[in-house]
Amino acid sequence: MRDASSRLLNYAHLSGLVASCGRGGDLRLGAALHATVVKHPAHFRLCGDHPHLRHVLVVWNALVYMYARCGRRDDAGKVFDEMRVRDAVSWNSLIAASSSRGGPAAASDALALLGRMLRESDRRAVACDRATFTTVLSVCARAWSGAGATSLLPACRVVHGLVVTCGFGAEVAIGNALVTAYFECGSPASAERVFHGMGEKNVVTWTAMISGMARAELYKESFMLFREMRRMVDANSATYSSALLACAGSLAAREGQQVHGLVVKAGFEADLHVESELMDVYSKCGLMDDALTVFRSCREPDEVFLTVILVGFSQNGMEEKAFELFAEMVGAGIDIDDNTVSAVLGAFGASAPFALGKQIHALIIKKCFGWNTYVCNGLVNMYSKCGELRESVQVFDEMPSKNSVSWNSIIAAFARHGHGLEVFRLFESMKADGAKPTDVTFLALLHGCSHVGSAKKGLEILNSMSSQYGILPRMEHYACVVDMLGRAGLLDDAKSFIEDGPFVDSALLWQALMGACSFHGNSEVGKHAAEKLLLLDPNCTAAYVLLSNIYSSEGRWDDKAKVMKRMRKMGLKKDTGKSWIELEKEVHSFVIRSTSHPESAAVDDVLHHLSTVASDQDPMEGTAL
DNA sequence: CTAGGGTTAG
Repeated sequence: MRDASSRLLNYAHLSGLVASCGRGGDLRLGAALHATVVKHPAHFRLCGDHPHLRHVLVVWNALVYMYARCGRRDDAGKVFDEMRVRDAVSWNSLIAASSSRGGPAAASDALALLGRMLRESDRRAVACDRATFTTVLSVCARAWSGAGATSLLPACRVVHGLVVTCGFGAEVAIGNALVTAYFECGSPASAERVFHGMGEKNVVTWTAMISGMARAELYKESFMLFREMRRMVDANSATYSSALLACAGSLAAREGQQVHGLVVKAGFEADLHVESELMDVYSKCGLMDDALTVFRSCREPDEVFLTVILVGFSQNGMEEKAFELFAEMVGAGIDIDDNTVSAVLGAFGASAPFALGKQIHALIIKKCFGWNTYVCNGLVNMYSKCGELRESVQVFDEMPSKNSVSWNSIIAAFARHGHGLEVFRLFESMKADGAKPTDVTFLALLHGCSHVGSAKKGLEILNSMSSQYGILPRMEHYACVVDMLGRAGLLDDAKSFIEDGPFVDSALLWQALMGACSFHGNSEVGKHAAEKLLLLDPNCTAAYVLLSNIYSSEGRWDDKAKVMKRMRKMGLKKDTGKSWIELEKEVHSFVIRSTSHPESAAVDDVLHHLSTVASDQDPMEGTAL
């Protein structure tokens, strides 16, 4: 052990270690190994006369790769610049590092490097290989981030041209990368053209097409490709996952079940990707029993899988289940991430367990998820739904970056709490902040108008939607307007708004009007609305109930009985209204005239006692305060 | 080179 080098790992060990730091994202260890290289320049000099030049080059390439994988474009570039000898792997690793630039900048960086590589290859004989092109294309594909998607299309076309020029036009892997990149850049047509031009296609090719079409919401195409593919090559779990993505997107329950059958037959039912996608299909289609069967059959759920079922619960009216499962997961120490937290926050609404909400917020702070916009938006909503407007505002003010949903959420929060004027101030701030109003923004604004009773302002808003903001109002917006007119007591105006409008299916609107009529006790318009609604939707329980209420208030008991009979004939039952209160982390719910609560006798005693006290002279007498 | 998840209105 005379010199330092004999204590060192050998070249092969070192490059392997550096590369694995890259794969694992261990920048600390990777940089420490880099320091070792720097400290022993004699051993790592990249010169033609070095006895182990090949091995030394591999070490340097590994360093570039390591920095690239750790998201350090600049450090990768510095290492690369110091290298006197380079090969295709050096270039490819540096190109891969461009993706950390993010957005369109990543693509232009990768293109610039590719250009440099092509120019220098004439002199130094470093030729591009197939990895060069798949790397550039995957950078272009990943650089996509919503808005900049179309601007990357030219970059893809340039690379496509170079692929052909450089003689890689027949490579399957490169064709696959082109297909993927074109889909990501928002051009399914170009992807399809590449696909049809490919002489050789493998599972990856087909899967890229199936998932690309599904993501582009071209579900028919996706299904057709899946069917066609099964005659050509064997599907793998990625293929099934992609086919299920199309089922989930198009709410195709039957197709989902069929693919489920194929999944079982092919033996992929224990694949987490497939299982998560299956649950997603079932819960989006409202088949929670089937989703739960998949859920229970899963042996090793991960955080994605759990996020899917949480969303399924909250979108199918099983919010309590979502809270329960989330608490169980956290209690069991299962890994959760920011997506899981956003999902559970989305369950707040129908019920709003404030104590749990605060605990989740604490967890978010502990886990450092506060940088995530989805998470913060979820908190804003959670607090406002729990009745804590101030907390909601505080989260909103302190969140690191806001998007349209953030603004929609805070506007809705103020609308929900009846602060109509604040709603419009926030709308102005939203625009000043550069956030684009969306259709939901206008729902929240109209909701705000209802609360201040400003029907005029509301109608202005409705008109400005399409004329100023280019957003077409949906039925929900019109329903909001009817609700607004109705709340303001302008029931006849609301009625003519519906009847004069060009609405194809106005059920939602009559329902809104009906609600307003029962609030104002206007039986005239109310009856009209209910009858209109029953014509459009004979299964609408609420319409029968309203009619029957109107008849009883008028003492027309025969008519009331007729309505109730009509309702029963349709096989309908009135929903029971419940009230609930949360005590000591437990939700107690009560139904009128029901003794279903285990302690209803004790509750009755206390109520009886309180009403006795209330009728006494001094209302405070006898209370233990 | 291909596959899974999150927030907003009612």
